[in-house]
Amino acid sequence: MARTAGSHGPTTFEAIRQEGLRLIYEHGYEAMSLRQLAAEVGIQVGSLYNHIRNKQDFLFELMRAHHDGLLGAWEEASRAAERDAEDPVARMKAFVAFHIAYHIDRRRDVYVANFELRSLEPGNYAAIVEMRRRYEREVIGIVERGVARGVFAVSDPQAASYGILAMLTGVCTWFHPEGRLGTAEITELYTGMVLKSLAAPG
Amino acid sequence: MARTAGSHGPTTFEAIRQEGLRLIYEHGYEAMSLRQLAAEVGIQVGSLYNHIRNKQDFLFELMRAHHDGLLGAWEEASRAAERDAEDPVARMKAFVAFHIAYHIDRRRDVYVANFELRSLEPGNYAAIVEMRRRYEREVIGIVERGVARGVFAVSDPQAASYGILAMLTGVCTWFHPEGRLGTAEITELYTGMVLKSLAAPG
Amino acid sequence: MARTAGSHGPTTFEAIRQEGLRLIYEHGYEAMSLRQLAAEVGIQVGSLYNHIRNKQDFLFELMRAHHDGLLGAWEEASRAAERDAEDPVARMKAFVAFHIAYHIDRRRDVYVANFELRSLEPGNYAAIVEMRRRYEREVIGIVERGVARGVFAVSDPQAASYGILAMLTGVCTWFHPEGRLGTAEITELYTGMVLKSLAAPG
Amino acid sequence: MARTAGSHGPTTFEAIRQEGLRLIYEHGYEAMSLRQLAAEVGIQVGSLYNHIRNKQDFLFELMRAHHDGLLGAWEEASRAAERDAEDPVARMKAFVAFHIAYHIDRRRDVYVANFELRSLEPGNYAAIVEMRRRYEREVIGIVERGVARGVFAVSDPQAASYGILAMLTGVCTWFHPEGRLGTAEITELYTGMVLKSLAAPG
DNA sequence: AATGAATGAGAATTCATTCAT
DNA sequence: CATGAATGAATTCTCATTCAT
Repeated sequence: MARTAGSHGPTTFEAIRQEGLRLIYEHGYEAMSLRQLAAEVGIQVGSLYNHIRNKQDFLFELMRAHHDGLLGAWEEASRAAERDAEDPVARMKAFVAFHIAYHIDRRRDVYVANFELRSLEPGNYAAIVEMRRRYEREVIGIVERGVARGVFAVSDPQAASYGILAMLTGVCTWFHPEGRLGTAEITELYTGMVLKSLAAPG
Repeated sequence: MARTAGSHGPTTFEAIRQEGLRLIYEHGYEAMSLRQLAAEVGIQVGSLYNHIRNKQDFLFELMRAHHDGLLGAWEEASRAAERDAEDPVARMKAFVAFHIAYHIDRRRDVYVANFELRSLEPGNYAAIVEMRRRYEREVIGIVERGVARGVFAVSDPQAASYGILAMLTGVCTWFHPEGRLGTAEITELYTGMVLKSLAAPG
Repeated sequence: MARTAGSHGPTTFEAIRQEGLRLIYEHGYEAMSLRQLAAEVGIQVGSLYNHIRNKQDFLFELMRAHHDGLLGAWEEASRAAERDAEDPVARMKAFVAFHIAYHIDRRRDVYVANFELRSLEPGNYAAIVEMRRRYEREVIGIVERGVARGVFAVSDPQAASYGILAMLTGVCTWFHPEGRLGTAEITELYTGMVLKSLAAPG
Repeated sequence: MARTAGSHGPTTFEAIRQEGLRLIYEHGYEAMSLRQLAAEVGIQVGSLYNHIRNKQDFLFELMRAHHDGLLGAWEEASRAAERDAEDPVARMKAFVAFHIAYHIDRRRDVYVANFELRSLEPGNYAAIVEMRRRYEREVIGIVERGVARGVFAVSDPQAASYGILAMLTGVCTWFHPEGRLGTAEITELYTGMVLKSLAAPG
């Protein structure tokens, strides 16, 4: 919603960030025009350039910030459960719970960060993909350790991890706050499915 | 001056379809310009309009055709395995194999059909979503029957199905023809994971 | 209205002429596209060129034909009343009646012929303007003779004639077949006004 | 690169208005391209949109402004001659003088406002026609009062008024500043003709 | 004659970006 | 820090016209 006039300071940037996120989420990066964004924020197009370098850089910043936050949050969550470090099942449980909770709360960021990769210029693309890879490595690591210990049984930990991530992240696509299922129910369901899907027989 | 170069006759549309699919896959619908498309096909921009009604309609046709083909192919595949109709495990196996095979062969169509939904105008959007829903209903139906018969155990067949579909469709994102894993390996891995994830204990 | 298919022969041209006239009348020459015209006639654009040389020439032909008909019809009407040749009042009466009748019956032709002059290329423009001038000369001639004989009194026969012509031709703008006034009433009213407006005192 | 040449500030719109008027007058609304207009003004095409909403709206504004000015000017002129309010002959004299003077000075506006009606979209069309009707009502009112008082004698005041207006407005079509007749002569001639054409016998 | 597919130019409009004020 | 006006390139789409079939 537009602010009446002359919004200023750090607030303005935050408004731009939020409206931008929403617009990209709803229409896509290419389809969002800076005029639209400026109008939403309640300033003139030219004024945007006091807060962003340019459109591409704005997108990159959104994505970088998201992945930064994601990696940081997981690091923290994972350190908090340090004593589980050696138990792949416990770690996977923690990961599923973390991933779903974090993603459901930031559905728009997630959508943008995952589906606007192709709108990034090569340099920016590489940087974001690298961050994403680091996050994926976390899951793959858990699966690999599980396999090594004989508690998990999958022929290809990497492909298995991709599948799990797709399943979990997909929640952002269909989750609805007023829907039948809340975060708790979804987490329980998916935790069960993920663990079963990886489980070694016996 | 009339036609001196470029594509010809009914072939032209097929060329447009293929190049269009590729360009949308690579850059996104909004980012693909008809100039680009025409150039790839080797005709003038204006000539495109002898074959498509407009850009939006072109996208819609691509997506409609994809879902049409998908539904038809599954119907056929599912009819071919008629004697499994009563066995949810067998049916799910068949579905996973079908879905992966069909999708891996049409990665670009799939990508476009799934990720350009937001580029559709409301009417077209509704039509495509409805087709997608019909396909999803197939999986949900299998899961529900499995649960009813006690061979599957999940608290919410619909959410479980969404997860499975996300996992399977996600293959399109990372599959590479020259990659480590072929269709057979992926199918085996994911069939196992899916069936285990649904399985009732015991 | 479109004819079903393959309309042919001299009929086709007549259909083009009529639909063209209507479209130009309603939307203007520039605003009428040949695609529209072809669709209205029920043929493809390309086929138009079997009947017209090009768009500009088509307009010119419409206008030339109209003025041709107009001059011919007046010549005939004026010859029919040969014995009035010497009486300016009688001649003007005849002219008003003729002009209104002829124009009301061909409102669209008139509109096009008068208001699309600026759409003509220089050469065509000159030709049409010349035809129009010949027609105007007829009125001016009547007024001049009337002034010479003392039955009319206006300071400038040419300007007076332009005024009379504007008044009479203007009928095409507001006349409606189902309107309050019919051709007879209008003719009577305007004949009276024209003769009074020119009349010498006494 | 930002502004390096061309027009500036609030002056720019006035330049657009004038060049636009001229171009529409000379070539017609449909035939005038915004490229042309921008070139005449000395700015880029895109810059036009800092001053107009779109082409159609620009035309509408021109016409609205004209009719606004016309109605306002007549109101004032008619108020100035208040003591004549009761004398239809004096009022008609005043009207003819006003109409000719105002129109001769604004030939282009008049032409555009009267002959581009068909280029207006329905809503805009209705608005302009309504303004025109208000102006016409003024003349019709004078004629009606004259008839009521027995100084004018015409069978249909409305049709008579349309005729008078066509005659007077037609001046814009043939008037030339360097021509044989000046505003004064034309006004005298047409005032005489109009009053005679309406006059009751005796 | 009619068709359908082509051309190349041009239409209105929108875009990201710049910059003097 | 915001504005308003500018740029120049790009957008989708339409146009009159041509011509092999």
